[in-house]
Amino acid sequence: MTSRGKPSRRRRRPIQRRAQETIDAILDGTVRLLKSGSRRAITTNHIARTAGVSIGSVYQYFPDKRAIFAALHDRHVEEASRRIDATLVSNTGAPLEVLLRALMRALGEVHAADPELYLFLHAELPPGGRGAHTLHDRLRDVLRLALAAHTTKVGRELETTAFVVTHLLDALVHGAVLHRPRQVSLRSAQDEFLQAILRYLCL
Amino acid sequence: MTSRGKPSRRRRRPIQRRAQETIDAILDGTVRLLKSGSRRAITTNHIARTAGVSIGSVYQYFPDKRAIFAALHDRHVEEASRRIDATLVSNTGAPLEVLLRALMRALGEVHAADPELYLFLHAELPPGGRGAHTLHDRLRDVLRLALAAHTTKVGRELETTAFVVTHLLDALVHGAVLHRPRQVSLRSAQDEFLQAILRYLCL
Amino acid sequence: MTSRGKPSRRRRRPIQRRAQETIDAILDGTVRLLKSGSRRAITTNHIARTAGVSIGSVYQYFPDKRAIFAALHDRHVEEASRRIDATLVSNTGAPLEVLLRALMRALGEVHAADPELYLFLHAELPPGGRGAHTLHDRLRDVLRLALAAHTTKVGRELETTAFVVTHLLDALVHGAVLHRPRQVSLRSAQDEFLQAILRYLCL
Amino acid sequence: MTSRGKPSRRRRRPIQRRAQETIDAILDGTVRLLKSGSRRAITTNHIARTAGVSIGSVYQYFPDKRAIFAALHDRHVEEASRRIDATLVSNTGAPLEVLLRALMRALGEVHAADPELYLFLHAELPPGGRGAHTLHDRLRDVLRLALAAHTTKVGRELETTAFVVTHLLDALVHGAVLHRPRQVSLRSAQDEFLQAILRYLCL
DNA sequence: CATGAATGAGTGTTCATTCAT
DNA sequence: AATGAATGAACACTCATTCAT
Repeated sequence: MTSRGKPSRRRRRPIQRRAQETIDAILDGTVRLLKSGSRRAITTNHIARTAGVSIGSVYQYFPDKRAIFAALHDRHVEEASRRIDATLVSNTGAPLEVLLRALMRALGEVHAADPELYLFLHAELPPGGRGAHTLHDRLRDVLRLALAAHTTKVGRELETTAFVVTHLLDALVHGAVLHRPRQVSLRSAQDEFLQAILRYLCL
Repeated sequence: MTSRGKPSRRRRRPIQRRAQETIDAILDGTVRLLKSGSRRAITTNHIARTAGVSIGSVYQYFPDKRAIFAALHDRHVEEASRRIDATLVSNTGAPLEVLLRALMRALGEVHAADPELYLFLHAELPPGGRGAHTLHDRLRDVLRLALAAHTTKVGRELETTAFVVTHLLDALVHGAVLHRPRQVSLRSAQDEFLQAILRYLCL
Repeated sequence: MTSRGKPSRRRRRPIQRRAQETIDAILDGTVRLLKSGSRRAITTNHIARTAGVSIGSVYQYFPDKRAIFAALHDRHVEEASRRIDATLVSNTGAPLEVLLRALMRALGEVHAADPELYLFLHAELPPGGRGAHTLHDRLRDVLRLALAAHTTKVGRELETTAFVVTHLLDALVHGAVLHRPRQVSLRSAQDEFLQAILRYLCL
Repeated sequence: MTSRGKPSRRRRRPIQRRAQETIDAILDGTVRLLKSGSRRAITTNHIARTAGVSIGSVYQYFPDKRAIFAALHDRHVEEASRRIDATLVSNTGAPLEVLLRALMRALGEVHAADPELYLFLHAELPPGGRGAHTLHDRLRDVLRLALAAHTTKVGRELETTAFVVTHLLDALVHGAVLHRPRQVSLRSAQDEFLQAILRYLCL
């Protein structure tokens, strides 16, 4: 019914693009809702209205409510991963300290954009939410690589160190963004936390 | 049972004891429900049934559902505070390292008892939930005191160090309990994390 | 257990008096609650608290909630009846006009004391609430008597006239109290309404 | 009726028609429930079931239970207003007596359709329910006009007379419908009450 | 594909009433 | 008799989800 004449390959793209636009509108609407505070209002119908689409369209693209949050989470994981990779690439050959500082800054930026959003996602998502692990694991992989390159640690010791540093980074990134007293700047909190990591590594 | 022997002083007590028992039953029932996994099942009626009281009794003591979680949170804060104080007292005069290790163990125990419960409470409670801050502040006060006694730091530097160590402790306690890979024991994770703190303090 | 020795007839009165006091406290508390506006708050527990007695005591004297309203209604009917009788007695031999004016004034006073209370009772009470009829019937009896004494009407005509005048009186008493515009005094509204009745009677 | 011929302008209508049908179903269902006696059964779920719609639909159109009653009240006020206006129009130039009789008949019919419904609404609705006043005021406006046209009354006297007649009409319409003894027909009760009004006006 | 009216199981909460003390 | 903690049926209302248009 849509076409007639040539099946028109040209058409497909626009359709998919529209779909992606709708999906993005839904996710962005959800973020907007979340940022606007009112925890109570996060209903599928509100999300639809905020996104400017019909509730039916929401269910066209997401099997249920949780899937929206999962997609949001994935978006976050993807961006963080991209930032981690980019940081790694652009710091090839740099001293470990520089890399670590860059990682902390990069991750900090990702979270600073919307701290409570990710807190919410963390709370809302399934206990076995895969995304979190993925991000954590990726970060550890990167750190293991970096530590192997810059230190003499190997085997079990390398493993342990990578694990600890991953946690330090992760926890302190969140701490710096979410819990720092207002008179402390994000930058200086991160610097101080970085000190802790460097000292742990005896650098 | 009612009479016989000394009519004695007992008598107003029942009124308050009964009430406290009911309140405890509700809180304990809620914890049981939370631990049993099924997030879906956390309804006021389920809580009442699990607690072995009627739904009416729940609302006799809690103005609404959230108040139950808030009370649970308070209970947690109180216990943690007690543990912190007790740890401080029983380590008077001990080296800083010993105190820090003891604190990490104590707080670890408090959280290990029911990790996801406190995760849930954290997610469920009002943004401005006071309890969290209280606990954090208390920990920082204790650490500021300890650092003042064991180091030469003063003023701004003391403040900053106390802040960082507080966060390290807090974040790592949670990390050790919640995110440690299964082949790592709680104890060794804590020891490793403690190393990070000690090195940060250049001890 | 209470007594011992003479069963003491003296005792009974006080006990009954206490009971009557409690009953009055409950009824008065209910009235207070009703006058204080908030329709939502009219629960048995609120009534008990307002009356200064325990909820258990309320149920000692009233089988259920409705019985409280019924008792209130009865109190109202009794007072109104007493006023009607008294008015009749103190106007023996007076012209019909004087009697009617006195009746309107008397009934007006009874309702003016608490207009919305009786509106509430009217709405709340059982469809077949006997009290209303009783009061209405009593008023009609009185009017029939008065009309028989002052006019030449008899039989069916007397009956009809009594019926209409009863309704005029009743409706206008309420109208004067409840719906009169604020710039019209109760007294002048009643006088004007009385005119209507007198003219109907061709007096 | 649905289709065929011009595809034409129909189309947005379904959205509104469906909605209006649902609203009417809810209101009619409520009336049915109310008439069926059992005051206890007037729950939102019962209303929905009786109306043949889901409870969700009820709340799609009414913010809360009271709003249903308010809408019912409005419907009543609207119909009564329409009847008043129509009566006025179709009695232009007629003697005052004829107009008054027609008004009493018209209003009587409106109430006779469902006497206890309007009693219930009156009891249930907010103290400051605007509708009632509106209706009362409208009736008074009409009567003021009619009296000005048929009598020599002006100014304050006209005002007072309009006020009294309005009340007489209103109260007696209700009285005739609700309280007339069963051996008296509605018609004759109204005629008798009309006499009272006419005599008050010295007609 | 989009729409949004409709659905209804399920939720938090109230409140008349009972009963152990 | 008095108390008030406890009860639980019943209620108003929400919101994820479906489906006719």
